[in-house]
Amino acid sequence: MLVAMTEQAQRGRQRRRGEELEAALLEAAWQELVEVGYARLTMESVAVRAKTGVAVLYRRWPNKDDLVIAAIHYYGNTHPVEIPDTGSLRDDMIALLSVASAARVSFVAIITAAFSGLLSSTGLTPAQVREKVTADRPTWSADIFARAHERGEIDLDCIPPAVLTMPFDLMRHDMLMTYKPIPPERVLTIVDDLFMPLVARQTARHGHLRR
Amino acid sequence: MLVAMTEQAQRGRQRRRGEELEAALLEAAWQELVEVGYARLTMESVAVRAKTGVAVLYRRWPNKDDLVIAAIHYYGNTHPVEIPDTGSLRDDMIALLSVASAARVSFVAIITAAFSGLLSSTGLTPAQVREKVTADRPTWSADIFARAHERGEIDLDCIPPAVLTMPFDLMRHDMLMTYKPIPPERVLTIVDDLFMPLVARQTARHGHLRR
DNA sequence: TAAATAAGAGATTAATTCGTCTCTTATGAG
DNA sequence: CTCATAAGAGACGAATTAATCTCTTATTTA
Repeated sequence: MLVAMTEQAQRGRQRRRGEELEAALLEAAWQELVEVGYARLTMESVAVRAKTGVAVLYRRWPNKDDLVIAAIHYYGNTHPVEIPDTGSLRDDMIALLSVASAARVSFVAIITAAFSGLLSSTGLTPAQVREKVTADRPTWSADIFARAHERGEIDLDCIPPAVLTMPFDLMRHDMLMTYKPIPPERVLTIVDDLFMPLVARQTARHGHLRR
Repeated sequence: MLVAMTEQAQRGRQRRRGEELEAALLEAAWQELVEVGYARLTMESVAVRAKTGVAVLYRRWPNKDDLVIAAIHYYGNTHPVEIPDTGSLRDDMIALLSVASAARVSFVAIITAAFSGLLSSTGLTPAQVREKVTADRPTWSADIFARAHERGEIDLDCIPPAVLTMPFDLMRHDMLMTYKPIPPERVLTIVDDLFMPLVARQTARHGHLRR
């Protein structure tokens, strides 16, 4: 079938075809999206980067928006974030924030696209877009917290939900503001100065006390 | 002088001039920015909204980017956020976050602009744009923290800087993700579940301990 | 009142870019 | 080997828009 020849772009071939070509196109679109952003990404810039012509793009996707959406999807499916399991909550969080920050520049790309008018027609907010894209995937942090709970490191019943999402909220914030992965020092600050003090303090008050 | 006539756009006048006109132009640009976003804001759409021609815009700002930056600046200066002084840190924070969230949809507009191409033409990141626009203004929270320190409520020397910026980082994050002001419950969560526990815990460890 | 200034209106130019279309030729299927 | 398919390359039209320029006329100032 198709798969017969796609494994290796063996030399001798001058033209890519099928899945191999499509992957190259989506990869090029993704790179453009990350490097120059949705607004300055053009069909031709993608074609040039993929070393082909715009017609090849239009044969697959009817317009720029669909190409970008496909590229985001492609990246999400081919670059899964693996959840660390170091044995301690602190190290798990440091590892997860680091790897997620490095790998998930995708989030910035999505938001860039969203803000630039990609979804002005749908009327979705970035949060809704994020939900849509990450709907199928399980939450990264859920496993880590569950394990920490089982180890007795934390008591999930006593920790307000906002505490658990805070590190990732801050990560997204920083990435949006700087366009870059979070530096290691910042990860340590988030974990050691903000997160751990809030989850470690199990004694005393029983979470959620409002008023 | 100029001010002599600008107070009231008294009827009889058919053409606006000077400060009155400039304010109308910046107001129009701001409205466009908020309603349709940077990408879909055109010089003509601003001119039409201001009931004038594009030449009037170009007489004042050399290009679209400068107009948008001026509009953001204008909004910031004409809609100042007043810093609350309730007598307690907790209530000050709740009040400040509430009023800032309600008033500062501007931030979203800034980021929208930044993501949609403002930064590609200027080469700035959203954080840098934000710095540029808020450079002259003092930090909202500085006064509040200083007063709380003087009252003995907190010890600024023992609190990591990240703790002090965290509530506002989260506010920005939420506004970016939802396009809306932060709901009151979320403000209470940020203050009571995240911020206060971190600043109140003055005893024990002496902040900043890394490693 | 007379002259300088700039508003209002809009035509125009130049550049960008989306999307379509054509043509040649490498490639895979039978 | 032969043929249908689609890659590669690029020309092209249409639409948008930033930015300039022209001209008339209201308004201010001296």
